[in-house]
Amino acid sequence: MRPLEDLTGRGRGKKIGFDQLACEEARGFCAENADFALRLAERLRPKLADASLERLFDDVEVPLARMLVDLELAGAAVDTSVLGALGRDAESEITRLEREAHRAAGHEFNVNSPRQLETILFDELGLKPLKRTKTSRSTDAETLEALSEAHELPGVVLEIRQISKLKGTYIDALPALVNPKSGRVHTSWDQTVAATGRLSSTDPNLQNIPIRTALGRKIRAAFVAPPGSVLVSADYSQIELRVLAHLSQDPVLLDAFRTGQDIHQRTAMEIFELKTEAVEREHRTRAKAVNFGIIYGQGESGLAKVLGIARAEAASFIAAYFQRYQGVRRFMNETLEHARAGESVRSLLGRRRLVPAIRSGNRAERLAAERIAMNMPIQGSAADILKLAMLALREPVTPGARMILSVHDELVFEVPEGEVAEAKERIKTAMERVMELAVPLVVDAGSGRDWNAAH
DNA sequence: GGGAAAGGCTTG
DNA sequence: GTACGAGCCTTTCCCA
Repeated sequence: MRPLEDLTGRGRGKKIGFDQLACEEARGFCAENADFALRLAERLRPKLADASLERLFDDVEVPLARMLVDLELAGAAVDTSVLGALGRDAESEITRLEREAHRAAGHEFNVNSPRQLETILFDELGLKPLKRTKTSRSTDAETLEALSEAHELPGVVLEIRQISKLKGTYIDALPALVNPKSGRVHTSWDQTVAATGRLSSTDPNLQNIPIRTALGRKIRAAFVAPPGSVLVSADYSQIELRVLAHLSQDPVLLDAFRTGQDIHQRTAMEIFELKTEAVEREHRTRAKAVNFGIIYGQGESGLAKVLGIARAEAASFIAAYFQRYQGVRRFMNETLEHARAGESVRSLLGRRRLVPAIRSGNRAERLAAERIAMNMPIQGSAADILKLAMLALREPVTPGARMILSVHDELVFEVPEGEVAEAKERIKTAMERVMELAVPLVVDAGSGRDWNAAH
């Protein structure tokens, strides 16, 4: 099929809208798409049936596709004056920091160029490279962090990178994507790219709007509610670990969620053998990393790297975890055996992922496949749940409310000011009841004039 | 000048 | 050589 970009062009400034095409061109493109879709449907429908995927397709994905059209048309309101002010501040801050960087380096250079930075750090200043990329010595954030002990430059570059990343990707880019007629950004949702069943979002990607840093939160605050409305954000609490509790039926995990415990605190108690009051922040931080690692199919080296500890120490954490969470160990082993037998792994709604590399003779490839196999049922089932929640909330929860965004474990709505309390309650209840697991699903809902305030 | 690769960084 | 799933930015390199 002809890519749409062949007709519309691509890239900033040159791309035209579909509505700008000559009618004959648009007609040809649409006809070709419809023809291919029909012919594919005839061939693929029997395969769906063979794989027991017809219910997932007919009852979830197709209705969701119609709903995503509504989301795309609705769009999200962006206050470009907020971004304009942030852009001017960021501009002058970058200019100031660049002068700093040039002075620290001893001459001018392009701070955005990893190549040039590599030469300056490792050849001119004589700093020690920490790791390699495919073709060079790495200058990534982790490296610069470590090098900042030894020299002034790496820290300055880190600051510049942080600001210019946010400026380039969000502050400068978003206003250009605002539709002049609606005054809003209209992302494209894709149901067919993420292998686990998650949605993805492009042009702009609204699933990676910053939140971590102060500047990031200011950018997020540029996503606003229209006058008279507020944004309501509702997100699942620890959905992936709850899914794991359900899939594995692990008694400790089940107990933790049934009794409403802080899951990272509980894991800290289990693997470090501590009483509640003995758990310190550092214990919890490490336990949290272990919990994330479990979801990702962690290895010893991966955990050691994240926590900055010796491999042997990480190994003992993992051993302690599986000692305490034997149901999780059993579930992971069964999932691996299943995949090794040549079967696909599946989410709760039956979505499948094949992992043929699990029988690879290449160790790295095989281990990567094992991580994929262990993670897919967890991430995939969480994606199933969010999709069911979207469908459950297809009709407005209050007369003037409408859904505008979906971000993996979070749904965002525009709600008229007078309907907020009722909308929050209905959204929360609907999301929590969408599927009955062995542990409760818990949803936190917030509201505010902008996305940062609501989250 | 365009496209792809590389390096890097944002998010859940 | 190392954690799962994504998308987008700038620079660099190569080719027509």
